[in-house]
Amino acid sequence: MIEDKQSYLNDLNEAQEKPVLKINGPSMVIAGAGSGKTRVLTYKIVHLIKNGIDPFEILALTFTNKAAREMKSRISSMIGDGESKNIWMGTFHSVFAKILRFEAHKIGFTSDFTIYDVQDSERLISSIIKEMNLDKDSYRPKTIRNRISSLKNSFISVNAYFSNSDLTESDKLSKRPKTGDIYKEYSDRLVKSNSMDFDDLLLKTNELLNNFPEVLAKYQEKFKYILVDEYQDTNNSQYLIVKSLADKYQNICVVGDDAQSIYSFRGANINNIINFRNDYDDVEVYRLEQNYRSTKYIVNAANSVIDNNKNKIHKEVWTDNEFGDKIQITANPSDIAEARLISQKILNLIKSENNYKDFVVLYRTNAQSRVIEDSLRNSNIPYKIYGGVSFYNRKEIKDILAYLRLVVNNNDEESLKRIINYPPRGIGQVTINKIIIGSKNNNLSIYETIKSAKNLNLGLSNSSITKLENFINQIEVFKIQNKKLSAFEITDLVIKETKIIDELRKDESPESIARVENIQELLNGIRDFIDDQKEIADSKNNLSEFLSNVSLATDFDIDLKLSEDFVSLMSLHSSKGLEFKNVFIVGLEEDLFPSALSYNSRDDLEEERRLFYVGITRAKKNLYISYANSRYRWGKLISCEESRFIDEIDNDFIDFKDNNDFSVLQKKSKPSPFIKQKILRKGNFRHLSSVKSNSDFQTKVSVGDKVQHLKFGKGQVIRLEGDNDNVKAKIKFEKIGDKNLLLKFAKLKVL
DNA sequence: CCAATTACCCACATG
DNA sequence: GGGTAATTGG
Ligand SMILES: Nc1ncnc2c1ncn2[C@@H]1O[C@H](COP(=O)(O)OP(=O)(O)OP(=O)(O)O)[C@@H](O)[C@H]1O
Repeated sequence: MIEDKQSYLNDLNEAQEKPVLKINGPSMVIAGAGSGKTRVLTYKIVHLIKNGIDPFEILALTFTNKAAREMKSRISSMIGDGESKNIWMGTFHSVFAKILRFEAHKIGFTSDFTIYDVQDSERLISSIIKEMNLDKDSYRPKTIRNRISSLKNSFISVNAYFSNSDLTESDKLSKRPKTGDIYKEYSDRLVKSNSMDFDDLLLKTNELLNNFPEVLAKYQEKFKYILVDEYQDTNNSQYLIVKSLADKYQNICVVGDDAQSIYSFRGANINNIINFRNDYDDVEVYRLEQNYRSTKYIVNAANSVIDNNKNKIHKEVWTDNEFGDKIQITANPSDIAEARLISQKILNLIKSENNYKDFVVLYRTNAQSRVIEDSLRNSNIPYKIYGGVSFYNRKEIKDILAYLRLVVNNNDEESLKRIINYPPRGIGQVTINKIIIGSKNNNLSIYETIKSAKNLNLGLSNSSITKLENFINQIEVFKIQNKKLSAFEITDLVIKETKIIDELRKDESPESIARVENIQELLNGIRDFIDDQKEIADSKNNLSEFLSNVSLATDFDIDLKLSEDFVSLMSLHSSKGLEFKNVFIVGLEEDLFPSALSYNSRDDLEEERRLFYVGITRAKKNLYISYANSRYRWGKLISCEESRFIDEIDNDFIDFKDNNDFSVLQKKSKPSPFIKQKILRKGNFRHLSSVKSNSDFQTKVSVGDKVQHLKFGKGQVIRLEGDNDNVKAKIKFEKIGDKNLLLKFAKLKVL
């Protein structure tokens, strides 16, 4: 025992060792960037277990599923698989979703409840707004969803909202007096749908713990030791959950860095960490200030930036690592030039000691990824985008998932509406509206209403009723099959029976082909999931479990083959907690980073600065910062100014290069980048995993050629005019007659 | 009811 | 420039 202790404590410095050794009582670790807080948490859990604490009694809450997975596998490499599996570890959302499924019946749900994502919520809110006949300009679904979400994150129920005059008044002032009514209807509809949104996973957990003392007692006993990572980004609901669970034993350890609090937009409250000392008795506070990740130049640059913030806990982050290279800052004529420069840099550096995996490109807004992508693709550099529209949010995937969700939970309103007429079965908006009205009048779920449509006198035609019955029968068959089949088999059956792939194959566009491939990828994902689950003895590898997993998954949770080598692209927010040898931060421009929306308040601007700090401190060796003097926005060229944040980096730590000099550009690369731009912007199928170029299509045809066009079908070329780039062809199509087409745009195949 | 066309948002970040 | 909701003509 003693020898074991020695061996793992050797990996820690003195400051890290102290919080690890503290077993009982409340403690807080304030850790600078790269100072090893993940390491402290990992070793602390190991230390707890080595000291006889049952892994079943440890609850560790992380910020991402990936962080939990990595920590778990690190722990199991230290103490073995058997014990580490029993730790409750995951994000707040995934851990409490599990608990809510156990306790669902207590709060009026079944254990098969569906988890609504942001899109589902927005669609539901949108239909509620329509049903209430509210003005669609003052009641924009997105705005309302955000408002409701932030209410829920502050643990304000519908009733609490109505009895708080500050809240109701402020919504009246912003010309949205019906916000509360929408909130109420939205909540009711979620319950009726046996569904919860992301915020409910926390809100309902609080309700459960508050209203059922025996449940609270049970989980207080269960989780005698609680650890929370990234505590600076917890919101009020999360704070309350931790507080009630830890209240009895007070064995709570929170870890965080106030300088990295960047999620206030989803309710995170930096005061949770700042006031932690006051929440428990005799809080032990530890500080970690030695950075092990980055070079001196990087650490110093980060410090000089964060120095500009007023609201912070004082820290002195330092490192023993080498000075390394100065930070390179580059000014570029355009976003396209900026992107090209990154490709060039990567191609240069990859020759030496780097893999593609050593590079990340970070940006403020997901929309910036497109230009970077185009450039990387053009240089044949493999890349992967994280965030934005994630795999499981793609239309074709959500369509399939909607069928599965409906099979598991008939009351899932949004899934039903999504697929009741996809693929088309002749059930239109009029029919659906009648059903919604019928479901309200009879207080039934939509599915139940359709099921008994014949007897309810909803004013539907006989042919409509037949179509509805066929739909219901199909779902009922799936339900019966689902009892016998695995998640993989039922999905396969759904895809075959609904003929969704046939529907997609109707047109042969690269988009559709990619969609079919994505569906195949989904099936592979389910297979992998089942394989993983097999290891867990009492798991039934059923559909419900898979769906729950999917709802809480992000791009980071999709299994990668270890051999894959690619450059990562992600938002600065997504990069929290990660590290890369070489980091590019792009778009350091006023109004973009810092965002124009942050100028109103010091708090918002300081959060932008923290975001920059997070970005800088992701880098181990090299940091490249760049901006463009012009940029495309909504297809229009706008001019941009250098970001104020660049001035805030101490001059001693930077190397500045101006890439605006046209002669330099020309020397570096021929043909001139300005000619290539046009071509680069074409053929963008961004959201699709497998990107096919336009090269399948012909730009050289001759008079008399028989050709096939994607939309217009077969035809014959009867005349050509114009030169090189702008050849126009007159084509006689069999179906629609003569058409003039520009060859560079037309998707033609010569037959 | 459906497919094609038009209009209108949008891009601040996420589990 | 791109996705989705609304509109229109068949
Ligand atoms: N005592 C140590 N000796 C050597 N390397 C260490 C030590 N502690 C941590 N490291 C290394 O420093 C790096 C940063 O550690 P870690 O990711 O735990 O930091 P962090 O505090 O979570 O960072 P951040 O808050 O910036 O995400 C890792 O590569 C880790 O392996």
